[in-house]
Amino acid sequence: MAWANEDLKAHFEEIAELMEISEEDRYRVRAYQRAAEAIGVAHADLSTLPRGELTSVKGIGDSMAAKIAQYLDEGRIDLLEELRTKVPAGVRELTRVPGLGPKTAMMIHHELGVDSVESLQRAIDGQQLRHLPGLGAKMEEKLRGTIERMGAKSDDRTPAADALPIAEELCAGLAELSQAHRVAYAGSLRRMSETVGDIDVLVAAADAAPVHAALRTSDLVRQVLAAGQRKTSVITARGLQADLRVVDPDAWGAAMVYFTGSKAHNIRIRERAVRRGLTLNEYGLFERPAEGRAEAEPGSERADAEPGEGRAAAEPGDDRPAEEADAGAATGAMVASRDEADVYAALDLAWIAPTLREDTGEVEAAADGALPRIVTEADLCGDLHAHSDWSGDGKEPLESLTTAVASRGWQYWAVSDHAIGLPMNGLDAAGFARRREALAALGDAAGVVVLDSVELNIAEDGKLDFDDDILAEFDWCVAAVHTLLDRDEAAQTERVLQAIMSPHVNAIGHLTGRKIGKRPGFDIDLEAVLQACEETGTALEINGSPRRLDLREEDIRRALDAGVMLTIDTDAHTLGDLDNARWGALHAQRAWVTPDRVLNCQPVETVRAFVADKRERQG
DNA sequence: GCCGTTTTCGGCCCGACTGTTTTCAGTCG
Repeated sequence: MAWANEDLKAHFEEIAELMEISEEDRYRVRAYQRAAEAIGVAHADLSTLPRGELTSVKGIGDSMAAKIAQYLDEGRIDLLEELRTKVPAGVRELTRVPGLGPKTAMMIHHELGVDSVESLQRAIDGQQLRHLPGLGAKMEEKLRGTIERMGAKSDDRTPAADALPIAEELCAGLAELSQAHRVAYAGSLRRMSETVGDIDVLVAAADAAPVHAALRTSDLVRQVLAAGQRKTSVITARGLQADLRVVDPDAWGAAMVYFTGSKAHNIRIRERAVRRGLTLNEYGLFERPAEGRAEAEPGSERADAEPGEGRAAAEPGDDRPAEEADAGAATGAMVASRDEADVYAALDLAWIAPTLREDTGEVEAAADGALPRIVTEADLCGDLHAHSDWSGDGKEPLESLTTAVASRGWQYWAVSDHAIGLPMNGLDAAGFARRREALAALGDAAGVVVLDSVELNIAEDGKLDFDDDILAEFDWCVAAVHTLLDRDEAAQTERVLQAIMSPHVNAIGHLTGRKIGKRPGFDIDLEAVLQACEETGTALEINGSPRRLDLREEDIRRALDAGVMLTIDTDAHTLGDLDNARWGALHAQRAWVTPDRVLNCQPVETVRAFVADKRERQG
């Protein structure tokens, strides 16, 4: 049974986009955006949820529930069909061009008949845009450049693994400036999204101008997109956009909250601020002045300050000077700003880890003191999937890996070299026997337990590299699909289920075979896999390689719900790859994983008991 | 269209930058 949420989410997103293009009421548009987000992170498959419980999902009311029900019953949503006939095909595509929003896209279509990026390009070449109201030659040139950049890449998201070194390089350069008190990257990279749209860099400095100037003229920058007093946007030499904000050191905490996001999280906590008679922006948390102009009397009743009144006063029609109307940061007394924790505390919230800031219930949990104690890299006691130079693609000897593991404070690691199923790489049974002798010779000099392990290949028919009698000699077995990734869902599910049934397979490695930004991973019936894992006592791996991060976040949530044990593994092939433990833990945090659900956050005795338990159950 | 540590109705986050304007709309995050 297919998981319906992804399709539903896409449909609600399309409704929201088409409504926005149709200039529907913006709050209605946002309701659909929020519904799409809520569906995307829902733990339950909405197609299996009793219809009456749909509205128990936050952001889903009666109207949304009816549309979900119609989709599940009929495979269509009337509202969406209607919108599709109203909004010309192609206009939605136009709004994908950065800098081109719904209003302009619709106008260009209406005036020039433009209905695709290609026809937009022709209109720009023909200098037709500059004659339209509100547009000019500069806009034409800007759009031309944007379309060129779009054409170079099929996807405008960059794997975080590629963005991080660029962000660190930018930060290191800015940190050298004498004016820079603090430098950090924020945004989706700090939240550890698996892909990022841009890099957000925050600098604390009393004098912003030299910092902005330094970025504009940096060797790392190819093109300056926007240059203001507070904000600079550039395209880096490696093609990724970076945004720089410079703030006063006293505003560091509020700025980090604002710049880390997510947008949905920011909106949630800003709404919370408004309900408390406060206003939150990147400069701090402030008291909201009554009547939108006079300063609040200290200790005055906040209840009589109408929420939104200050904002309404700045709408068109307001006759006050602009600088007074939009100087929100200067109107009320400062409540908090210096550190992130101060800002959250002033909103009666515990500090929320960046990886949780997606408006998926973390604000409510922080208010209730119910935030989970999420797993960190420091909780890991060992690694249950790493390669030595005994098999073809591992680069490092057992000795140096063991020393490195010891220096990280880990108690154990599983040397999981490939076997004969991968002929280019793997060891045969005799090879593993020789490796076993080497392991014995290694002893426990470093105080680390080295588990005798193998990464088995799951063949097309679900068979493993060795028979049970050979498998029984290993301390720990990871099994994974490495070949024939193009098989259909039924076939992939069946072969993985076969592997799970083996009494000697203790974990399934990188379940879907995805490579972020390169290949999506094959389809598999996750429900069936989870059920089999739970019944047999088999763990699922969270592969910490930043190229993989496989399981996906939503799959981890479902594994937690199904009661399946997880591992967080480095899949290291080099010493440096051991740092993947950090990526794996941060990725797991996004799914709210706690240490008790991660096998390698437990002592080695627990790992051995996990192995023994399965052999007893399945043997 | 959703929702309530004020509310079942009346609200709904906030600011920066650009290009085209002479006071602002559109877009973005």
